[in-house]
Amino acid sequence: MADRSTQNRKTRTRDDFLDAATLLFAERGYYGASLADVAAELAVSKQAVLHRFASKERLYGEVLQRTAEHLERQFDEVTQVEDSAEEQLLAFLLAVGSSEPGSSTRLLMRELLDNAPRAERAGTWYLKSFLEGLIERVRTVPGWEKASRPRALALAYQLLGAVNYHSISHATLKAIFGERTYRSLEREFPKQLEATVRAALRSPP
Amino acid sequence: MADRSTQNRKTRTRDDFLDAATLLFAERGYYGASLADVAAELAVSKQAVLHRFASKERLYGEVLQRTAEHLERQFDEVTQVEDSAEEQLLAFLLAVGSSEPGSSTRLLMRELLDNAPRAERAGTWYLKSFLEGLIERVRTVPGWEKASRPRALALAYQLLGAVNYHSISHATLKAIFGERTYRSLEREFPKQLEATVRAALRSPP
DNA sequence: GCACTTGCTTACCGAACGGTAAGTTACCGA
DNA sequence: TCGGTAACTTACCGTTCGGTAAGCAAGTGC
Repeated sequence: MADRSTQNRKTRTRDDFLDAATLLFAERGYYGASLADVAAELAVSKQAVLHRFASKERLYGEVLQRTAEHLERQFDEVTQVEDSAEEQLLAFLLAVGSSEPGSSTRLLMRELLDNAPRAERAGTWYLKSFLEGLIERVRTVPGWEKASRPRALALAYQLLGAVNYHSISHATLKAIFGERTYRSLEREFPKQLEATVRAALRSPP
Repeated sequence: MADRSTQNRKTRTRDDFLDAATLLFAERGYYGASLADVAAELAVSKQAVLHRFASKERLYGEVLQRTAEHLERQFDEVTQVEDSAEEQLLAFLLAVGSSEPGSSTRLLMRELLDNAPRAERAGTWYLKSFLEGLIERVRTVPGWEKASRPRALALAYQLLGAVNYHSISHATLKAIFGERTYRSLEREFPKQLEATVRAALRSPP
């Protein structure tokens, strides 16, 4: 580990760069966040960023990959603690829904939007194994064992949508409904999410 | 109406500009789509766009407003045809889910993401009345009459998320799972959506 | 027939973009 | 102590961005 206590030693770690970039890409998107923005966040020159990551595209790729891995790890943790598949899915969705703003959710949501023009990307493959895990988990819920994989994916995607859509809308919802109503919504949302998830899982095809 | 048959008369209507801009903003986002892109799509100069709409921000505002109105009209149509509130909500969600790519859904989803940095925007207020309508409709479903407005909003938002999240992911899903599985998913999705919506609506708080 | 408006055009502008080139400074292993 | 390398820096570069200025052709009103 690098000696950071020495005076004048102010080198950033690779993760420092990725953290800042993740936040900015999540907030403003690929086009909206510039290399200069990332650099400014770390109080270094723009070329410091280009020194570590050869290009903006590369930086974005690494950010995406790290984020997908984070999400998958989050899923793995939950699936090892909770007992039934229903509880596991619910716990995971609640965890994702309550994660801080400017995080994985926002970034991956953007990737879903932005991916179309720029063909296939690295992060896509990380999402795949994550989604496969979700499908498998759904198909171990009582009643869902004989559901087709596409059908299970449809449900998984709907539940992901239910939680993710909300978690990107904080700012807008607050602007629309005001602080008071917004806070009520935040209180009600997890309760309703639990109801929605359970209701859906208990209505197998 | 302008005479368009006269030779050399090639003026674009205001809607021509808005149509092109809507598509591009939906596809690439506010930052990703340039005025030059919009102009190129219509085979006019970039300044033709600026002539009609004073600035990019203004153009985006009008695009957003028109899109929100379109969505609300779609909702109004459905709520006048179908009978029960449950059927109305289901019909609307299915309609939104099956709308063509590059449309309202994509654009509004982007607005939810991009809105945060740029404070409050015009389109926000159009979304409000739309969401209010949804809340009202949910609270006329049997069992939901006594649900709080935030609770009804939570459900409405989850159902919106379930359908919208999917409808922006076409390209990515196809890339991840391949043409075959993707088509199966597209076939299963509406069925599962109906199941999810009904299950949620029939589990009042 | 002539001013006025509409709907563009070409010609620019400064700022910001991603990226290259060439140092500079600090540390580290031999 | 000396060579190499990691982690930057300053100085540029060409392109694209949103936006301004000025002009011009075609209709419109009087």
